[in-house]
Amino acid sequence: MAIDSSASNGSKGKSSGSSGTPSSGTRRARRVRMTGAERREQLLDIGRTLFAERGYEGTSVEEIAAKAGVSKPVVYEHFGGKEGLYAVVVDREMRQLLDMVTGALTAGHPRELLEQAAFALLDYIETFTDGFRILVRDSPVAQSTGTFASLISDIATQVEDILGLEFKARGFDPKLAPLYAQALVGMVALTGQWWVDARKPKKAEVAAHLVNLAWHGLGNLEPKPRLIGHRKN
Amino acid sequence: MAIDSSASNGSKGKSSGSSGTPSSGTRRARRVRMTGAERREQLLDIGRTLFAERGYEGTSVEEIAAKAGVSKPVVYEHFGGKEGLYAVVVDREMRQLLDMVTGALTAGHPRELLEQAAFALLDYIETFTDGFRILVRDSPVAQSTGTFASLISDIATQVEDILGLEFKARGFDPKLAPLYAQALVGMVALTGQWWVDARKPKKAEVAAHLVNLAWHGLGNLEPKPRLIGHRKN
DNA sequence: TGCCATACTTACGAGACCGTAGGTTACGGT
DNA sequence: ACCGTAACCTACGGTCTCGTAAGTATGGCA
Repeated sequence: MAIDSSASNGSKGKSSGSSGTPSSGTRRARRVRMTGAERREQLLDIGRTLFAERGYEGTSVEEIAAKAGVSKPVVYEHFGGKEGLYAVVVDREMRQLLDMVTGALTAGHPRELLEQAAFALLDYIETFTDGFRILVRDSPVAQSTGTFASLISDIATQVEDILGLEFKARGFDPKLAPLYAQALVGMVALTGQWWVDARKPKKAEVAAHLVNLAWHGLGNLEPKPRLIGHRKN
Repeated sequence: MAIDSSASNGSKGKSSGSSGTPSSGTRRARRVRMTGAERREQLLDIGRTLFAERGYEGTSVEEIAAKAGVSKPVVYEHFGGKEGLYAVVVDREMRQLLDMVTGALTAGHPRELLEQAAFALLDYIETFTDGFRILVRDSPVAQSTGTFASLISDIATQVEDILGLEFKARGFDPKLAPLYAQALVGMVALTGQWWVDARKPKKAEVAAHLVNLAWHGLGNLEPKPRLIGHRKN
């Protein structure tokens, strides 16, 4: 449910309510008076969901408030406005994704590194699907960095560095690192976006095939690729 | 309100019109009385531009009309509304892209086929940048096909078939064709999206590197890849 | 128990936008 | 020169949404 830790549980033992549906307790709360922090988290959850499915402009503050069982001014009290809420949602999501991906970039061998990164991204997509959808969608205002909307491209910038070093070590032109970085990220990102809807092969299998393609290329595909590192889930 | 996309060129040889670049020089026409067809084309051009840079919801009919030097009702006369205009723009763009890509899928050898497809997509991106941006952005209403917004994914479906045949011929599981199709399209699409802003390497070079990655994989990259087919531009 | 900060509400202003009703101007044929 | 038609305009209704002002309940604590 909640993404970060701070102030997740209410102090009152009272409010029973939300234990009904497993998918996010956020559902027509019975006029419960929450702590500031609690309400804040709830609004973030709801906002994330709505932004993911309707986009920024397609979501109204009133809708968010209604779904939380409160009125608009509460949202304004906490985030100062629609953009404020959106900013927090995006920021947390970016941080989460970056944590997971960069945390996976530890292995020495490039192939294993690729493997872990791909798996990490898929893992993020699976666990934080709504967040991923938001990052893939476009931002409210045109970004400073060019006209490129989707925030995923920012991730690619991170990959550039790693790839650049590797290229230099192998004697390739490091100026090409951005290109290959974009290609790799695009490969995994769009596949992930497709996989979100049709969860046909399991996560590890998808990762294995992606690595298969990225590492061996279409010319030398392995029929049944396996991940080197052994995953649990 | 005809939504179709026929009637491309005005009959009159008179007005300067949009014959030059496809991205059109449409700019603050000085209250010239145009033919229906002319005005229609102009509105389509302007609409494409605005939709590309502000998205569907971020663009107002009034803005489109103003930029064309006319008033709103003219737009409604031609397209019946905002969605009508958007529909025509998207339809034309999809058709254009599909024409170019499927037109490039003729070669026998898979690698050459890949090469041509990648080049064709980059070619489309370069020539019809605004259209590409629209296809990558999300549609006004949630599409019927899943929750996947970007229209580019429809292109991937085309690739599935070709890849499926090839897989069967090579003894791979054809059920994996969608996955690899998504990966390939994503690779080229995101790279293209990046390349739109930073046009650093030339188109042919980008294509060559993409083919390099897709065909040989990171494990066997060629230092200086070249396209097999010889391009002029 | 009474006080007071905090959580929360109703009501409304301002502006943007879509879409339409009905009237007006220019062009081309006769 | 006339007249019809196609192109185009002003003006407005209705809806939606952001954001704010001002007032009300609630729960802990002296």
